[in-house]
Amino acid sequence: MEVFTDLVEQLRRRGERLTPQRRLVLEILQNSEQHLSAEAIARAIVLRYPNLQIDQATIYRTLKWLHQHDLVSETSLGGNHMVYSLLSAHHNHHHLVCDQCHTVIEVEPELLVPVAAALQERYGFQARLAHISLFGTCAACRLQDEGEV
Amino acid sequence: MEVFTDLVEQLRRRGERLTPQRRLVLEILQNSEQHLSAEAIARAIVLRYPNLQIDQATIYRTLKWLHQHDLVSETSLGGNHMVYSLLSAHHNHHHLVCDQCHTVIEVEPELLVPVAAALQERYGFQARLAHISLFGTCAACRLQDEGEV
DNA sequence: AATACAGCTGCAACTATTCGCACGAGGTCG
DNA sequence: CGACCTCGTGCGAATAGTTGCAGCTGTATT
Ligand SMILES: [Mn+2]
Ligand SMILES: [Mn+2]
Ligand SMILES: [Zn+2]
Ligand SMILES: [Zn+2]
Repeated sequence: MEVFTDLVEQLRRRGERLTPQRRLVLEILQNSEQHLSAEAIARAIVLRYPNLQIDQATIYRTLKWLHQHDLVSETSLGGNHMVYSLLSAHHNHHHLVCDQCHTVIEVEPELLVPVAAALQERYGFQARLAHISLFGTCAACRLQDEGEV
Repeated sequence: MEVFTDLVEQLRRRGERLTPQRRLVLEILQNSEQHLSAEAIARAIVLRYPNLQIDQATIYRTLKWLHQHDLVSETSLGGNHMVYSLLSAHHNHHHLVCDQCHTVIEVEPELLVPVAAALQERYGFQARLAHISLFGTCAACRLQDEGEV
């Protein structure tokens, strides 16, 4: 939890509140190296603190809040649920998701830096382009498609 | 409906079927200049053909199918539903969506061409980057945020 | 025109996520 | 420390979108 002391202080100065529920979600994300779904986070909380309870709506609201404040990424990998992870070095990449075979390719974050810069310059728009997904067709599936035409 | 004769033929050659339901959805999208939600499409169908019926699941499946075949875009504008439109000149742009004030800025499609090219070249990945949204904070909201820190 | 079968469709149940509301609890000020 | 106000939480209901399944239909073949 100590890693976030400064971030938490920053939020507090903005008038944001740090509740036990928010600490809990933050702690679970901190201790995971992977993307987690909201449901996985709920399960992890119950597993670690069997006597605590936290509502699913609160988990979603907390994740949205963390995302809004650039502490957490909210990413679709093509499945029917979002996945969440701390914005840390471990998750410093983007995803190419194949619509057909659902393969996920991780790509270097630098790829979108020029786009972000252009948006900032031309529109003053600060794009949230960390740990996102781009969808399409992977090389293998495209070859297969061509063969069928 | 005639605009799509060749596309439809292409799909048919691939073994895809053109059912009345699919024609219907295509027709509604064709006659709209705007983005439409699945529900709006359903309403438009009922309005035009009051005696016909079409299941919502079929509409969703049809839209996904059209999207898969690059005839239709499926886009989030930050609301709680997706919007759909034909991939035509009228919708030849991307969107910058402000997470805070929900403003949508339309930007030139060329912005993402270099990204698509890089993905194609380095990974053989054919990204589906037509009429998509990028999320973040608009200029006005960012100024306001800075003032509050 | 009849056959055959893969691929659609309708239906109803199901999932992930959101929302309204009444109550509870962080943070601030004195 | 206690009051106050604002914001967060739990709860239950609502929403958008998905899925399994059994029956139907577009399309190719004859
Ligand atoms: Mn990742
Ligand atoms: Mn648009
Ligand atoms: Zn693939
Ligand atoms: Zn804004």
